Amino acid sequence: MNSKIRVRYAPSPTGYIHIGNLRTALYNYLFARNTGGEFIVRIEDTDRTRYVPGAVENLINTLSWAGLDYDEGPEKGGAFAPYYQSERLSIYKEHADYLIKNKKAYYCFCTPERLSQLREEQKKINNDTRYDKHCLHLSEEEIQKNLADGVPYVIRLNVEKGIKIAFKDIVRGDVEFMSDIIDDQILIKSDGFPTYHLANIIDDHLMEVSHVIRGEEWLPSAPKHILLYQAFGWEPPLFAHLPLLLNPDRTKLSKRQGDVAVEDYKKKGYLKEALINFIALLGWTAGDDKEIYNFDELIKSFSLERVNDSGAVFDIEKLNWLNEEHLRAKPDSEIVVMLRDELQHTKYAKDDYTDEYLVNVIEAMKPRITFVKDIFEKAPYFFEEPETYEEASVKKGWKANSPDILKKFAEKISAIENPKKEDYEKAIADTATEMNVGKGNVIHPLRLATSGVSGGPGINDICYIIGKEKVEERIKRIIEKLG
RNA sequence: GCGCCCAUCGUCUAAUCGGUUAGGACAUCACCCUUUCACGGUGAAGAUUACGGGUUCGAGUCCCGUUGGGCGUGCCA
Repeated sequence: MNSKIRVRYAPSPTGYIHIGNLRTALYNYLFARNTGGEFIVRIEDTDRTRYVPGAVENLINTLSWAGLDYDEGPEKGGAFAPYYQSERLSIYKEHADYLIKNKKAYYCFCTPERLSQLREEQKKINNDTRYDKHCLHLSEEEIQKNLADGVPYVIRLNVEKGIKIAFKDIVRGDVEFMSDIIDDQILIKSDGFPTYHLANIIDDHLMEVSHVIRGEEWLPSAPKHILLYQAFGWEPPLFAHLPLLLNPDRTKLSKRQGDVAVEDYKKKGYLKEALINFIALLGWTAGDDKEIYNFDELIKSFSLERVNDSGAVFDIEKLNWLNEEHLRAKPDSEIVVMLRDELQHTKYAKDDYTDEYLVNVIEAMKPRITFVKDIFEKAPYFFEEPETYEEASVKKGWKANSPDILKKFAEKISAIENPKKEDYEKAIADTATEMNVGKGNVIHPLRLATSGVSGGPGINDICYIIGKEKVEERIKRIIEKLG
């Protein structure tokens, strides 16, 4: 084992980043940063049939959005370049040849047809579908002839039976497999590309990866990898198999039951702070009662030893709560930028608002929203006159004397230049006294007039934010409409 | 089928070397605050620690079994 801690995130460029994949990347990242180790990114693009153009760019963008900067990897390079497996083909070939020479692997000329037929037959017997080592027994002459004739071939690992493969997983403890259940894994495909199994162990070894931190779905192939390390005479890295992220029905998190792409959450308006905080806690805990973490705190407290070993259901409600918490913790200056961006996607895009105005709106709405964009939905009255008045509130709060009360209120504020919040408050109180009614008889109609709804920020805040002219206008308008 | 992994409130989880009224958070409900809605505060409800044995003075914690669930079983990763 290397003394230096080096971990890698090794995604396949098949499209979007799955949220579970982001968590794997995050744990690798946190572990590296916590221990002063190195975090590398390697692109596992050995399946040409699944390659999606633009996927790598998307991947890099998502990592960068999430704040997971890497020390070595695509675009950036590093001492162990290249970091695209498709550019390391000769390395894999060379190593596969070494295994052949040492009888650890062998050529297999079986056609896909024969293989599927074999599998069918085995299935009928006991579902144990394993290659029958047919080509292991080919003579040297036959092999050379096939090779010379250009017969398509793959290279398989020769797995001996009756061997116990044991290793210590950092999150799961001792794990044991018998080699009998392990197939003669294909190492090199007929197109000359390596399979994941071969490429990943060669690269991990060559890139001096010390800890392999990956999803639990890899646990069943771990013994294959150990066998490969042994075949090469290499010491395997340490393994940590992370618990899976689950749907509400406890199956592996999938697209059918909600959003799984990081991109989707970003689009919906989730803050990276909230998403990172949330997935960090899905399968890991520091052991105390702390729930809200910023990035640096996560780095400081993270440890692989405290990773949980059972799957975790992705609970959107808790994510929403964290988003609210992180939003409230965010400086207004940053939220303004986000709000302006969201503004572009609304019908108010062409309107002009000062930063000061938007900050006032944000201050008023911050405790009432989950996403920045909720502001437009929950408080459109900061951007346009109310079109209609909430029926239930009209029934409850709009009385016969409401027009007179609002007129009186309008008179009072018209006399004040640039009224402050306190001025509105006083005007409300004075109006109530003079009209000989409770303050509620002023507040509720006024709220209806200015916002059209019964909920929202304090009435003084609403009036102050939209300004005297708009308050007067809206009073006039509601009297016209409701009489 | 076979192999491996897993099992504490609905959900995420805590509980040194076995000794707690099994703790916290989200969600839910109630009250307080606010003449609104939220935020916030207080509190409630919610877990015979999947089940059954065993070891022990004592088990959520250790052992065995059962059940349930998940993952894997590709010339995918």
